[in-house]
Amino acid sequence: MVERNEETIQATKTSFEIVHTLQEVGPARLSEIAAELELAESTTHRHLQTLHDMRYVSRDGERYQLGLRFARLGRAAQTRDPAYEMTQRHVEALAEETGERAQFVVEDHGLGIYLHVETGSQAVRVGFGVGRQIHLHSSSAGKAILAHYPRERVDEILDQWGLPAHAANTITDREELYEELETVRERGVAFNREEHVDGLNGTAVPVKRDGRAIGALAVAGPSHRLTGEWLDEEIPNMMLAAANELELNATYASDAGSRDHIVE
Amino acid sequence: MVERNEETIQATKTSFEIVHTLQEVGPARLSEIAAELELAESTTHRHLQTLHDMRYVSRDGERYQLGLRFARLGRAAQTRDPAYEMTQRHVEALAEETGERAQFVVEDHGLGIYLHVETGSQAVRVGFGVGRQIHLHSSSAGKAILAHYPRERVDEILDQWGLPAHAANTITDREELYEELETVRERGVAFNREEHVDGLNGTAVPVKRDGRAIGALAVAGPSHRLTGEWLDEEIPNMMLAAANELELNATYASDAGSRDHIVE
DNA sequence: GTCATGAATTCCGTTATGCGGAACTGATAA
DNA sequence: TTATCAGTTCCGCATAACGGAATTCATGAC
Repeated sequence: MVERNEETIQATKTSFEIVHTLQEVGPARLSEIAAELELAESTTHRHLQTLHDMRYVSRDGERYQLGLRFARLGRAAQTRDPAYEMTQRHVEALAEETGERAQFVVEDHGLGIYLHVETGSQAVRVGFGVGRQIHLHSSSAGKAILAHYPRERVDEILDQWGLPAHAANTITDREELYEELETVRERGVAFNREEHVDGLNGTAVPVKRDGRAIGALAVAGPSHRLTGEWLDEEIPNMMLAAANELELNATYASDAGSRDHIVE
Repeated sequence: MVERNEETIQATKTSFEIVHTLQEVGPARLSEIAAELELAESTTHRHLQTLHDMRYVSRDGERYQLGLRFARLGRAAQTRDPAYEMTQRHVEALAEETGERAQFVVEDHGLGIYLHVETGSQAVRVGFGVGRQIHLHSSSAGKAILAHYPRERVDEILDQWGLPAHAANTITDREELYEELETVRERGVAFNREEHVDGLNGTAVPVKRDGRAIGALAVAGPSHRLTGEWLDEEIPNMMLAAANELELNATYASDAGSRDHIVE
């Protein structure tokens, strides 16, 4: 009689949906959030009060917004693997040497997440794009990662997210992608020729540990600038050197770091 | 009969406690988390499943860990006010000029949160300390902020967090702190002489907007190096110049930024 | 091969608890 | 004064979150 469908907790989902709404729209009033999510105001109030009590949400008069406690959580996620931290200086160096945007991307839940982003020019604001999520099939970093995953895992990911077209050249056919990944595996380098955004090219190499890709280093820029030998050879060589150095530090030494009076 | 005590949601609290546990201990098994929080394994399982479904938790075989979705949330929190972003280059410049650790700290829920941290020497790993939470009464940045808050708000914060001693010189007396804040307000500069950690000095200036402190710029370092004119005059002058420049940009222009194919 | 162990997952009855509607409060303005 | 609007509190109900028990699954000992 009673449908025992999903084994998940509704209240938790609702709370995170509220958090997500705050992430999307910025400071908002209770009534706006309730309307947005089609919840009763009393319910919304209870969730916001709970989140506020735990310091995951702040309020300024009538407006609620994300609590800065998420900054800590975000850092913890970003450094959950010591190897993630070691890539930062390589990303900086790549941005410096190429003058283009350099990135370090890892896979989580079948999506690519930008963990480090640096731009060659100083004009662009720092840290912009960190945490951003992209599909793996349409980016050089994503293809570099997928190329070194077992086929079953690749299929799982494609089943989950599909192969939506983002630009004219996006690979939207599964077989075609398999072939592309084969090529990437052979060359050790992935390219993105206007597959993600029209007018934007990119190239990436995997960073491996124990034979498994833990992420990818990538460089992206306007297709008129990223072309020829520069795109095909020179940039990949810089990235390969960086990836190689990272992989040699096989131990990826981790240190706990000192902690003084931290409030939890 | 039925006690209607706290108007908060238990399930949400439990879910966030699990997230917090993962932040603290890193990758963990279900049974470890259940034991740590004294929850039934079936309950823990349901929460983890829910969090995993929403991509806020990842699992690698038998171990659960924070999902990288928190990286995005953390960035969103860190940039919830456009003014927060504009301080980064000043923090970098201060670290460069002083050769010491420079920080930008804001208040949330009565605590100080480090939003930007840069060190003069390149040896130290980047971003370390971002998101960290400290008591306001025992740091130069905290005192710079409190000095420009109305008395009632200061009392609220002290009621909530007390004045715990962290080092030999920590101010633990309310009246004494009031006087100190008065001095800070007059001078426009706050000092921390081994009040937070023995052997560590610091100095800070508030960054104000519409007369209200939105945060503080701070420089900290070993007490033997941070002393005399250097600590009392020169560093504060650099910080004041930076704060002044920030405050002149009263508009704090915000731009939405382009978004390409972002997966939510 | 069987049996023991330990962890994760599923099942299930109970009842606490999360829910929305309604009532109430408080601020602002007409 | 009354009207309006947002936020908060109250309250009864039915659901869904809970923990204990049973089951599955993997691993290792003998």
